[in-house]
Amino acid sequence: MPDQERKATHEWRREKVRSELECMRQSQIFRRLKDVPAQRELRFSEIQKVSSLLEVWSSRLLCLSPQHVKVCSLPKPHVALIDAICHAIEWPDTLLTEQLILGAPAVGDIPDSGIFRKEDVPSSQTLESLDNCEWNAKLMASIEAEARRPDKATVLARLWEKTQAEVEKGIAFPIGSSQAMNKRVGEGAWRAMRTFGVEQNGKLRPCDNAKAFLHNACTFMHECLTSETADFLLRAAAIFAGPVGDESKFSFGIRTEDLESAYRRFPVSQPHLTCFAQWDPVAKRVAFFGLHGFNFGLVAAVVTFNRLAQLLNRCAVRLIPIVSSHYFDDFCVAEPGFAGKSGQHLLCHFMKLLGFVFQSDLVPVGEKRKGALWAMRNSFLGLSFDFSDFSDNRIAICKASDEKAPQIVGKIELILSTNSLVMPGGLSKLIGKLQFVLSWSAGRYGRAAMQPLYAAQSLLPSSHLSPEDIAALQFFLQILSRGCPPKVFSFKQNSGASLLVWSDASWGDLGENTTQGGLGFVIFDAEDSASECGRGYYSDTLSSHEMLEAFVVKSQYIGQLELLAAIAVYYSLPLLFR
DNA sequence: CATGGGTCGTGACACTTGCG
DNA sequence: CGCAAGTGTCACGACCCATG
Repeated sequence: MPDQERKATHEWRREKVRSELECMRQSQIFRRLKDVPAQRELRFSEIQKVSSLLEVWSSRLLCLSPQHVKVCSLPKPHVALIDAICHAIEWPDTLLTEQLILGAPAVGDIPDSGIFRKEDVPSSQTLESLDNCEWNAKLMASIEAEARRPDKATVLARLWEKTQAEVEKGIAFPIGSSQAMNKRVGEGAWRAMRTFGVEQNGKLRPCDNAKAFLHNACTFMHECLTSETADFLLRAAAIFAGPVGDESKFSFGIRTEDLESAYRRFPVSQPHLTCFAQWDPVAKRVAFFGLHGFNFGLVAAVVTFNRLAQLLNRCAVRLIPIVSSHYFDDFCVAEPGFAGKSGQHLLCHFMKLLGFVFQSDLVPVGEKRKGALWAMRNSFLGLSFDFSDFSDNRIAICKASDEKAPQIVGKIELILSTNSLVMPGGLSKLIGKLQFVLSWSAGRYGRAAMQPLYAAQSLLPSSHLSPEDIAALQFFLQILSRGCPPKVFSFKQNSGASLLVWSDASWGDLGENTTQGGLGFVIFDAEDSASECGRGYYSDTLSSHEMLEAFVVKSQYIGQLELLAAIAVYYSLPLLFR
């Protein structure tokens, strides 16, 4: 047998064995994944057994809670189970269980939980240095002053309504006047905040002003929040697409769950510092309220709540196990069709076991839930994801929610019709919206056309549109009138032949009053079909004078030439990049 | 009110280059 | 060698987005 032929045969066999092994591995993984729902049910029933054994301990531990925590109407956390899980998974946040029983600090030194990035944000004030009586008098005066303003009447009425709803739910409790506060905790021993409203998507969200009343200035944080990003869904899809391979068909879907009144769920240890005051439009006086949990507006609330959410999510991921993540109180399960339903289902029941009930209806194990369990199209963090072509083609489509497009189109039309960039909300608002809709979700689509808008921002107050402004705005108008531009992600394993590219430029003086720019690039194609060890491409050239004349006039051209060299790669070998 | 992420422009500073 | 101009890097602040 000639040498060449023998080599080829050997190569063919090796290839064959490799692909057989791959097939076997994939089918194994696939079969094991299909077993997931049954295995999960098994593990969950074990957790349930442990849970009921520990119930007696939880009620004993919760007897130790201070009064303000005891009277809260939210379901009580199963602290003994939580503690057992923390030990089992070696959770670093060792204070968590204790704080769920006794309350966590809302102001002052907030100990490092070890969950988030370590970073000190020192306090600028101390609680001891503040005269609470003086500040509470100020608080009364400012609320009374606001109540005299007729333009504030509707907001104050809406805020009052919101607080009443919280009182009815049993997560805030009325205290009454400032005299009642003094009687309750002692004069000068409490420090309240003033409630104000923030308009958010047409809804009014009550916040307590922890900045103005120095609660936040007195807070020392030792860690910095790290939260989930929208690409979680894509990473989750990739986890399954990789080992399962391109051939097996399986669908992929998402379901989100909300934990209601998030911050209020974590009890505080200093209820005398978390009370808030607002105008009572019915009785026409200042009214004080107490809280079991955290206020919106406290620095400490963010990290403290997220510590809890982080544990709830991570223990479900590790013990059941499921693929899920969370953004504050928004939990998101992202799994294949053959496993996703059980993941979703068990997350709800696991949370209920731990004492945290999701907003959606909860139905006993084994029974069918109302509505869609799990969907191939869903949104997370303001972006919509479509996995409906995942099974056939391993594709996911991501874009900003389509409701956003008409809103931006309207703004652009207004600018074009008035020929003016000066408008209500400002140009920066339009730029911000465009940035979100084009950059983050659509992979920096139309980035170049944003330049005139950035330039116009610092050019104000100019009331006329330049030809570039008009061209850019018309471009965005055309794009967005068809909805927000989508970005397509492919999860195919064997389509990712990669190329290595280097490009560079030079700029120098040749003497005799002439300067010259040079461009060059090298490309390496590791998976070139015709050669065994890959193929390299090389090119270099001097830039033409016509090209240099087209550049922006500067004393050095290196920056522009480097950019040109990068572009030249694509124009020189377009077929290679297909 | 708070957290995180992003973009841009600004100013301070360091380094490189051209010139005398 | 010093000076001036250009360029790059970094921190910062403004604004936007998401969320509570």
